[in-house]
Amino acid sequence: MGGFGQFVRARREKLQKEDRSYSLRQVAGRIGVEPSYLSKVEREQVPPPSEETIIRLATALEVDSDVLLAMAGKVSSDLQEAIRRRPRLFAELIRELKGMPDRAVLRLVREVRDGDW
Amino acid sequence: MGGFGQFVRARREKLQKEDRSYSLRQVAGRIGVEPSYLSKVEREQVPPPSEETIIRLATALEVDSDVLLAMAGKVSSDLQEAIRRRPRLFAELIRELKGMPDRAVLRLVREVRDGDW
DNA sequence: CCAATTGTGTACTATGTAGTACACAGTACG
DNA sequence: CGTACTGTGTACTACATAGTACACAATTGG
Repeated sequence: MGGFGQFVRARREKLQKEDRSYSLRQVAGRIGVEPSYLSKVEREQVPPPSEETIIRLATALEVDSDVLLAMAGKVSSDLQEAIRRRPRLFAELIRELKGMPDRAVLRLVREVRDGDW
Repeated sequence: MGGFGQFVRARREKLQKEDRSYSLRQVAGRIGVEPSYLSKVEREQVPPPSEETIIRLATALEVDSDVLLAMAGKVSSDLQEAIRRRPRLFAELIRELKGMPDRAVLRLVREVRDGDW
């Protein structure tokens, strides 16, 4: 389902069609890992990389890093830290929201962002 | 700062004063770990236990498991899963809230909980 | 054609995680 | 008093994480 590796490969190959510098080797070089490793990651022969590597990969492929982390089964450490600082508050909020539809959460996000509440 | 081990020891010793069954050995027995391990955990000679063990410990010591997990530098996996399912939405919400005072977050929690929004 | 580049296979490694197993010395109390 | 329980020290283990290093065959492009 998740398909972290498949997603990365598809995204990279899409970019590669327009720009030859998106070869596996060159992307690996930019994000600072060995080509053989990125190859295995894309074919899901190994689990997804560390958070840091995923973020560099997201940047290189111009995708949202929170989304890519989620595909890898991870949550950004800065979000985790925010929760850890006020565990009861955030735990209750998130558990309350997790049963609600997207549009309800979105409305809340907007309310908070616009500050008109 | 964190003091996960110190907190656990303090909490256990407090309970132990009123109830001798809160000895390190007996608590270790109840949560299913070796006494020597719990001893090391309390003295912070080893990192905090796994999420599962922390939750059993929280139950045994009657403390909030989200709080105890937070002290261990962790976030409950069910919260993480909720975030992973809608990464953009939750990421934005949490990042927005992390700069706000407790009372603002609390107000939001209440609004959502009471459903009068 | 051949030189460079591409993706991949195999082998190996260092560090972290999450404990167990057991012996030991001190203390408590019936 | 001794026995049963207390906390702790030492040694060891299995598995996961997060990669590196290097050789190889296939493909591509000037």
